[in-house]
Amino acid sequence: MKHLDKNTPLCECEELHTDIIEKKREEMPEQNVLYDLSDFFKILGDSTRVSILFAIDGEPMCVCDIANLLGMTKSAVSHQLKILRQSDLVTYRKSGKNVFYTLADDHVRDIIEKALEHIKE
Amino acid sequence: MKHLDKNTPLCECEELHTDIIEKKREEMPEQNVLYDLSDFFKILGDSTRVSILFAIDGEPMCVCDIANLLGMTKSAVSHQLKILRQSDLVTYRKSGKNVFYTLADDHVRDIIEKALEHIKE
DNA sequence: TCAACAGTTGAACAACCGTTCAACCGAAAG
DNA sequence: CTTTCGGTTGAACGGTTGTTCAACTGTTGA
Repeated sequence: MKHLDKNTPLCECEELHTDIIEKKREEMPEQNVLYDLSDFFKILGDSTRVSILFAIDGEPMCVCDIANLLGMTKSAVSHQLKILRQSDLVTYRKSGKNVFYTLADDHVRDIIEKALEHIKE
Repeated sequence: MKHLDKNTPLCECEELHTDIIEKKREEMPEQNVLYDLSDFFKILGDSTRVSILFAIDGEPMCVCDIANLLGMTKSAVSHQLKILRQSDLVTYRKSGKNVFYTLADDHVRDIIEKALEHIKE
């Protein structure tokens, strides 16, 4: 959603239900909450990242193993792991030359589980 | 995630934990499930669409009112509503010249609620 | 000390996506 | 019938994003 500035063109409709609009406006979350929320879903909106999250659920995996499991290059996987790290969705532990990744907490697993239920409606 | 064909370059690592990889491969969901899942999150990964979902939660709203509430053009809102329609996340009811939209079911609300909890960790 | 290897990173490129703009559709009012 | 207006649609543009490629870091083992 574009930033709202004074030049943003508004809907030109005339018969507005202004009472409903005002009521809804009070109930709406803050702008930054809406941004945080969509940013969070944006992270999960990529099949590579979702696949990685499933892979490292439970037993941790190193980058190389993830890459082989998904049939991708280390580089591509590492780039996505960086995004998951920055979103605090994964944690990692270094062991020699390897880096083992795993889920940061259970919240994400719950959300994905709920979404899975929704898909199989 | 790119489609896996015979030319997809694999990770060139040598010391693989093949036992772990095989175990994980069995536990992983089907490819199309992973795609459906990420496609679903992709829909929610846009602040305009999330805002619309909040707006039409509870009391239905017509396109014009949504546009005014969000400070956007009818066209932009309508384009996003089309995507939400195609994903069966919203339903609509025509009334004269207006079209009133509302949430299709409660699943989405639940998922968004869980995500909100996660963000406010 | 140095070669080998797991992993990271930045730039570049292509594909994707959201808004804008203009044209269009259809219901209601005159 | 014609006009008006809420809503939809397709093309186009600009910004975003995921993968590739090549270079680099740091740890291990010889």
